[in-house]
Amino acid sequence: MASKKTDEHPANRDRILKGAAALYARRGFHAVGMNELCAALELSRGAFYHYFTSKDDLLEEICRQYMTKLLHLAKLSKAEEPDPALRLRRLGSELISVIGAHRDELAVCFRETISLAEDRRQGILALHAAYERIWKETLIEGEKTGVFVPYSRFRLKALLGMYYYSYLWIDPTSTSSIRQTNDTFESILAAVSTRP
Amino acid sequence: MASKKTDEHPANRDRILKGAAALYARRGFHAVGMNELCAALELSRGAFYHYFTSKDDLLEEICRQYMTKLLHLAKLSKAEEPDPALRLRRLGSELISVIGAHRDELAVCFRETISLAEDRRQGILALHAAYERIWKETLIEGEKTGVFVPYSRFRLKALLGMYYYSYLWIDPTSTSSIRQTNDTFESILAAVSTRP
DNA sequence: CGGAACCGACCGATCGGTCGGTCTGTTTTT
DNA sequence: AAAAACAGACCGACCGATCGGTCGGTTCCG
Repeated sequence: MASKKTDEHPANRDRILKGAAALYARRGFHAVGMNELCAALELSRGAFYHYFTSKDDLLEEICRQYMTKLLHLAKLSKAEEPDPALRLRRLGSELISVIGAHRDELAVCFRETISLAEDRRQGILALHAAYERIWKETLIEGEKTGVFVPYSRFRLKALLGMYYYSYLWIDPTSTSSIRQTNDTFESILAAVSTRP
Repeated sequence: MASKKTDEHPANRDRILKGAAALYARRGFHAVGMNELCAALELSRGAFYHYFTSKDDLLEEICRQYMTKLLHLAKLSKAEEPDPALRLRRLGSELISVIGAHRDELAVCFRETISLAEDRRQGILALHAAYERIWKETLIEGEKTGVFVPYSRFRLKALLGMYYYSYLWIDPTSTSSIRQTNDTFESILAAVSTRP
């Protein structure tokens, strides 16, 4: 009796998104066929295509949903946190937090964007670029206010790589693992970007 | 007249390895079918299967060849460089150098190991683990001799992620890009691992 | 001649996707 | 209130295309 509209209508769609992300993260997008996907989710082929127009559509939605989430959080940080050093820390801890809560989906974002058809891919890459631009602007702002070392594209990529790679080894079920990762990364952030 | 055995016999095989790595790096292993691969290399299906027993065999050989190369270099560093700080720098610069010279192959190693059949995958993962163990032992040695900060698995993964991610943005045609990447990473290595 | 290199038509399996149809629950008409 | 009309959720047999892989045959060279 606990509702029909809010409990079941979007629930099945979200269930597919989540289950597909788990499968794709573990075995790769192209390696998981529709038969396997539907079987794992106890879904008929028809039921799947009732919710999504194509396999690519499903992948795009996973990527778009989480890249949008990341970008949204970054924009919020930019709007709310004027201090570059604090904002950088916030960008990092939010990224780790999303990876901790949705590792599979982020794995798909980071690893399977390449599997999207050209036009769909461009849209996701644009979101990704916008996200990284906020990191970049933060480093440049910090340089201008004198708290950060001069900006370098190489240093930015080094920091991003450190965060991005974590989806491959972090344990999302351990809050202490996530916390320690964040603490370690924060200290590296400071050691690398703060002026001596 | 410049030889037949050394110039042509392994040459075509190597040409396939190299061309396939380029294609797989750009579009993903499962996305490139045998028809496309053979067409791009101006090869008949039959000619390909004269050199490799299967598509998986080709992928495994790319991964094995370069993970072995990486591991070999790391073992050499370990044997030849007793000082942990210098050895760490050497491990890093060798990794960047290999990525600079064989970006596509390393991209396949890092991104497509997941596409291998289970048994083949295990072998590659073992090589990868052995490689990372040398980094780990170097950090631990440095801690024991007092030059490095106490060992932390999170810090190790942070450093490796920084290096691994570089295949996605580095420009292998620019020697100055490779040099600057290496310089930047070296300074981060020092800032993060050296005792204050 | 023997054998490595190579060719390309062909194979069964599987791919992503479609489509006619069923079932259930709600809304409208009488 | 009963009947008719409708709409969304879901089913699974089926489609053409393409997948990775095979094989009998040909070419070429030592």
